[in-house]
Amino acid sequence: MSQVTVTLPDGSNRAVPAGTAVRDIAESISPRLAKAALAGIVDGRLVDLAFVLEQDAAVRIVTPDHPEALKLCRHSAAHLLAAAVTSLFSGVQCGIGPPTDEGFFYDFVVPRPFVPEDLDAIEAKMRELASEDLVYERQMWPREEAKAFFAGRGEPLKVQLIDEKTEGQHEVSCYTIKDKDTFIDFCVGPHVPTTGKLKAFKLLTTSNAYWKGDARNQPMQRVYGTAFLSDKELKAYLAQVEEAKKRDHRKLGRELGLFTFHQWAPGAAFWLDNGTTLYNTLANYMREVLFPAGYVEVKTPLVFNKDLWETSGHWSHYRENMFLVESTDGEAMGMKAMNCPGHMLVFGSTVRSYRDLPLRLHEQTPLHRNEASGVLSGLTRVRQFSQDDAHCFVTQGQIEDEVERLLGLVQRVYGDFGLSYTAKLSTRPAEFLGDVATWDSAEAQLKAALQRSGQAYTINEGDGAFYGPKIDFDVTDAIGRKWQCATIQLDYQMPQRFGLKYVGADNAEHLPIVIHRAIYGSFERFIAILIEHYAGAFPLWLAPVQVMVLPIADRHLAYAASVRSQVQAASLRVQLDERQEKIGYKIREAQLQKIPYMLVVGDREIADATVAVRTRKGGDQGSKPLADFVGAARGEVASRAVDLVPSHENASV
RNA sequence: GCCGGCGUAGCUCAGUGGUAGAGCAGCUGAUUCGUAAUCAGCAGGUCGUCCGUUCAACCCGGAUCGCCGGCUCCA
Repeated sequence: MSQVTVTLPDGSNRAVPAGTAVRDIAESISPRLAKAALAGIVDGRLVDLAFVLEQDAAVRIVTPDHPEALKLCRHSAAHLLAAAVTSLFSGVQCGIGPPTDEGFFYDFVVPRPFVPEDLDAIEAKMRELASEDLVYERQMWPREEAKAFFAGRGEPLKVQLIDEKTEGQHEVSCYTIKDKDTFIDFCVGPHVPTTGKLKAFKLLTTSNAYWKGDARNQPMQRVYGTAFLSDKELKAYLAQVEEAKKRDHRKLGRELGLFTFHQWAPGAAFWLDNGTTLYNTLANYMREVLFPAGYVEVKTPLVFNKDLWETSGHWSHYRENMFLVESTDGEAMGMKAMNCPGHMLVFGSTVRSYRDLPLRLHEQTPLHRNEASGVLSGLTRVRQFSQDDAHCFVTQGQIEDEVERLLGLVQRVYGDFGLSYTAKLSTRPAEFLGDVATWDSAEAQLKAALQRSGQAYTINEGDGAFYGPKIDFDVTDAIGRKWQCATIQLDYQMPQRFGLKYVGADNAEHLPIVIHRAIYGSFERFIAILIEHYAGAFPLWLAPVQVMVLPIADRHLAYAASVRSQVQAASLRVQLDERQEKIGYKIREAQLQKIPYMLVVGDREIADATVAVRTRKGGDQGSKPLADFVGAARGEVASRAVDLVPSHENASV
């Protein structure tokens, strides 16, 4: 029998007979390794433990601590799910069942939609199959035979998949889970060796999906689940989900009196007093950032004649997302869904010189988008919102500098909120307007700006808008979730559509380029992110109520009122709790409202002209002169100190 | 928009084919208190809305609105 040489990760070689399985290599290294083994990597390719070595190869054994292991186990869990579903229900067709970032799902065509009780039954069946430690076996089927098999079993979707994915192949790869009813699925694998390796999994939810994600196709039922390599990790994940629930901005928004919704204004928030304070604080902060950076603020109309939207191109491409209204003359009007067309008119309202550029127009007025009812969700997806929008009109040669300035702004703003972020550059898509040379130049300038500012970025090839390349930013919140917020988009088309021009140094007319840019994205969505990021415990500079004065008894009211006035005079947002309640009760309420500072005042404080400072985070800090407190608090506001609630702490109480 | 689930007091939730409850919040009174809930009393809902079945509907059926989870889309 011929021998093959196996090279292990430590560089050592060993000769084994050709036909040796990866599993046997693991066994020969150590029984413990064999027991932990989930798969192998042969010459860089992930394979089953049953994979047979026919030639010299570099072999690595994949154990649970390998980066590929998680995906592998989730993929196998998806198969286990499909096996359970086909065993429990008749007339089921399987679609696809991939691993995802958070777990896995599998789509099925079923006679009736799943209900929550079905999930329990399916999960129980999965546990049963897992406990039987059934083998995942890879089988190579002749292609036509496989197609005939799936066709005969009433699974046309699988036949379609085989047709699309294995054109020109003679054999296709299938996996079985041999139960009393053998489950067979078309799949390239690899998989864990047996179902017994899957211990830490949980089904989460069912939902509707469509074959290939296209609503014109057959509706299917999707079952979501998650799986981990250890119970500990699964528990940690579920705890993380719980933590996210506690931080849910919809819940905190109500509890903290920030905003509310009413069914008569779906997708439009009512900002309550506390929320309005927060909103305004963010709006003014943005002005504070943008004005020194050379921006001017404008306000443009909310309703425009259809001609505006026809000129911008939105009438033909975006009309179904706009709220349309009619004037008394029967004139068709549309509520603005974005500011750019209005800003084009501002630019064109007077003669512009190259000396005026860059011209940076900032606007915070509300926008309306008639979003599909099913997509509305809290503050993250609404029909009325405002952006921290701006359009920078620049010359072709100013792009790089302007983008570099923008990158600096993004860094500064996210830094002030304690948010980390990543950037991605999206380049020319397959369908684009304009000429390639202009695109290349624009992309080169964006890259140069990114490099000059030291901003790390990834490239999304071909993901740019049809009118220009862009840089998008994802922020990561305190519990690790990513949100797309800021964007910087180059646009050559809009200025052209509006016939914009500026007079150059050469006394000739030139076309300006516009940079659409936003840092928050929208106030609504950004506030939602901040609420969840801070778990409702806003840093002092953002807290709607910064200080609560708590008198111990009625006789302390006058002193408390004087404390309040002095704190108020220092431009801090302060309230006085003058209810006839015990101090513990008032403290509890202020604590639940996540108010950063409580000032307790009683006989001792009156005698010493002090306040007893209590922080929401650290409890009683002892007494100090009011002026000392005010000075420190003002300093904390000015520095915009960030005070994050760690994700492992109970965020709600 | 599509699929599924849900809609009972301000909030969190019980509940039954014979016109509804609890806790918290609210109000009133008493209590004047030192760092996360003082006590007592009172009040509060045409059970999302409309239509139907029924002697009788919060409960059954249909429609509609909204919310939630997904799909698609997106700031």
